[in-house]
Amino acid sequence: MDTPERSKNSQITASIDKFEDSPVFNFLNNLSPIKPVKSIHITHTINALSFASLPSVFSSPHLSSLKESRFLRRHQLPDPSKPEFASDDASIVDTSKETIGASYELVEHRTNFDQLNSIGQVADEPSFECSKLDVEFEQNFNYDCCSPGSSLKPSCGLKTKHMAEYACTSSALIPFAQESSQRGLFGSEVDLDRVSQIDQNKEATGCDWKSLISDDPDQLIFESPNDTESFKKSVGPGKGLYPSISNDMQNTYSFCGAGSGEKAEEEDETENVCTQPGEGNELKEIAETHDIISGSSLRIPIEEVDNEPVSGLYRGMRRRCLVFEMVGSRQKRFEENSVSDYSAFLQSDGNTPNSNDQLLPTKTGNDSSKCVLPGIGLHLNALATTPKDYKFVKHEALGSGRLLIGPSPNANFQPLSTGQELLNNTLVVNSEREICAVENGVLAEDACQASGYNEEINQNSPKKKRRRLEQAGNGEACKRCNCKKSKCLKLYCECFAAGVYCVEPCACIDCFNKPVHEDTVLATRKQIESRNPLAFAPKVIRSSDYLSEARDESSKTPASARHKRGCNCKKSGCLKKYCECYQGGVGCSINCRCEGCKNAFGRKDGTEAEFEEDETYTTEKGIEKSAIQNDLEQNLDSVPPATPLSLGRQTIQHPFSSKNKLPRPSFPSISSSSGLYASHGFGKPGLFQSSTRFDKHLETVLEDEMPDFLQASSPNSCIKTSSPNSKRVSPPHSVGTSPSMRSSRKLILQSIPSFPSLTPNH
DNA sequence: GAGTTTGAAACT
DNA sequence: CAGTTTCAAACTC
Repeated sequence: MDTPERSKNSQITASIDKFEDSPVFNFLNNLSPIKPVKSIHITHTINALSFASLPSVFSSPHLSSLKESRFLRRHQLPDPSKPEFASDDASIVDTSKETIGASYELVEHRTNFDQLNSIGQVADEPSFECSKLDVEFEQNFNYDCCSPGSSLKPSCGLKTKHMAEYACTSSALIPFAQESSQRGLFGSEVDLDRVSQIDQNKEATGCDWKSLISDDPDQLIFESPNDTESFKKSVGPGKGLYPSISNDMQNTYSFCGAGSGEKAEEEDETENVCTQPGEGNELKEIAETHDIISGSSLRIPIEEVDNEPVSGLYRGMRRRCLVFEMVGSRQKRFEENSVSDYSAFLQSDGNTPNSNDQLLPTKTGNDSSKCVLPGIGLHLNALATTPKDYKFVKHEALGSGRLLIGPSPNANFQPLSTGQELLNNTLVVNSEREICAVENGVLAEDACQASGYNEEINQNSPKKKRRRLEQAGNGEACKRCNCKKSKCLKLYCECFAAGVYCVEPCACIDCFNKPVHEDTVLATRKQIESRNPLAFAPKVIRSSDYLSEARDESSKTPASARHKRGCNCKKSGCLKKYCECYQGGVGCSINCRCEGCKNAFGRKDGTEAEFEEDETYTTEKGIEKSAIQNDLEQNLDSVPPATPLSLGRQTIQHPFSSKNKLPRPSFPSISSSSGLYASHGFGKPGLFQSSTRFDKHLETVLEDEMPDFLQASSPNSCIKTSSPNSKRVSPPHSVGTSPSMRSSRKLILQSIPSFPSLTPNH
């Protein structure tokens, strides 16, 4: 190792010397004396890869984050947005890059870092480089394939496909680069596609490495799909965005238009500038192309770059991180007023490794900063208030993956709408409203309002409300509260419980659950959480055990879901919505203290309640029930179930035997912060039948991953989990601990599959 | 739309 | 932890 490294360093140094004459180089040199260190960094980075000591969970993100953090620190001194910033690192690989727009710089930076070994070295040693580059790619490829546990999931297919492409392109990579340089990298979409493919391949490689490091093949899968999608979108948005897909995608998409235009310009500049003679041109161009691509896809406002974790090693990861970070940045911008915790967190991210973790897709409310509850999950309401932001919000919400990030509170996908946590950051998907918003890529609220909810908005009539709820059940509407005495600051209020602000459609009186009263809301929330950390956690949980069973049995076992605390029904027989279990579409469990349980989704005694027609409920609400079943079926059938709500429904659909029942969680005792999910409205799954895949995915993951003890975990923890980058996100409430970490890991893994499915469609 | 029922949340 | 009260949703008429 040492020997090769040394040689590398010497090579790098030599290349640097070549550029010493360059004014830019001088400038850079003046800025950072560390120049020589760079090589060290690289080496270090490589070594870092070998550090498997870290828990697999954190391994990938964590490592990258650490690396990135270091990396960034050096550069942070200078204004990141400035070219110098990028050039600093870039100088090693390619000074010409400096000419490229600042927006690219980060990307380049990363690229250099990532491909330090490959491209960067190549620059210095072209002949060697090419072969080496190919070799590396192949190796990566191999790794990917060979990666342990390479239980190839659906996504794998995708990945494999790309890899195959890579195989083809890898050899042609250099030539292509040259070609592109001659014509202008982005002269044609075709080229772009090719480039994107290459890029993807590279990313895949990176992912592979990561997987190797982390031993987590799933992650690889997960990433690759994203990358692929993002690339595709960047290249040319084809059809509709994946509704469930993360914000990243959407963001990318939105930026694509401008991005392409910019690309052209930049290309021109690049050509003009990229005059660096010599060996590295080809490589440089490749790298540039790569950068450009990623840049275009990510192409987020430079400001966001600050937050970017810059990861270094693997672009795929980075890209996602970037996207998420973008979200975070936006949130910052938009939500300056939002909870200080999050803000602080986000801001800190830029400098810290955590930045990646910040995936906070959750804080979707950004656009309407006011609308978003800091501690509570995504507040789609906020989004709803600002129609223009819908798209943006939706992205964020989805991203959470953040996922979710969703979404969620202490941490989860801020991970999912869960508690103050990340939850907030995380996919707030859980909240019914959120769910509504996501459906079919159209914000539910939007739909609601558009569909005439406005008419009813100020009407307090319970029926109307009910009607709304029913619609919500269909995914057409969002839930609204009707509080009169609680001021919407108690869990009685569905909105508050879901971690969202009340909106116009609410018929509440003296409502304090509004952005205007953010402080009050937060304070109240904290108070409630202090009493019961799980207060805002999802009420319906699905255990991994159940999940696995479900998979085994045809992957239909929604039954795995159970109400966290169980119901306490005395008269309803758990056949009406008074029963939270029933409402959530899950069977009763040993946790329930209900009497005369007849829950159609599963009785307390373990009797599987099949949807028997004789059920009282059935008789009374046969329609309703059937609707629920249908929903469940749809959810099940439709791709990977991700939404929290959907989960519940799924469960509903196939009531499972009591044996699956979750052990009663001592939720009060559990210290974990409220899960984002809970705050996100996960608690009322039954209402929202339609949810985005992404949501489903997140939810599923959370549930699956969450051990019983974790189930109690706060939403925040969930959020963390959900967001790939969010691993390091420190939950605002600090409740989440190791458990959350675990959950996060699982989320990532499981979430992976969903993405692939999406990608193929395109 | 008004009133009742119900059970979770909150309080003691 | 148990009992009681409060509350708002769910439900009925």
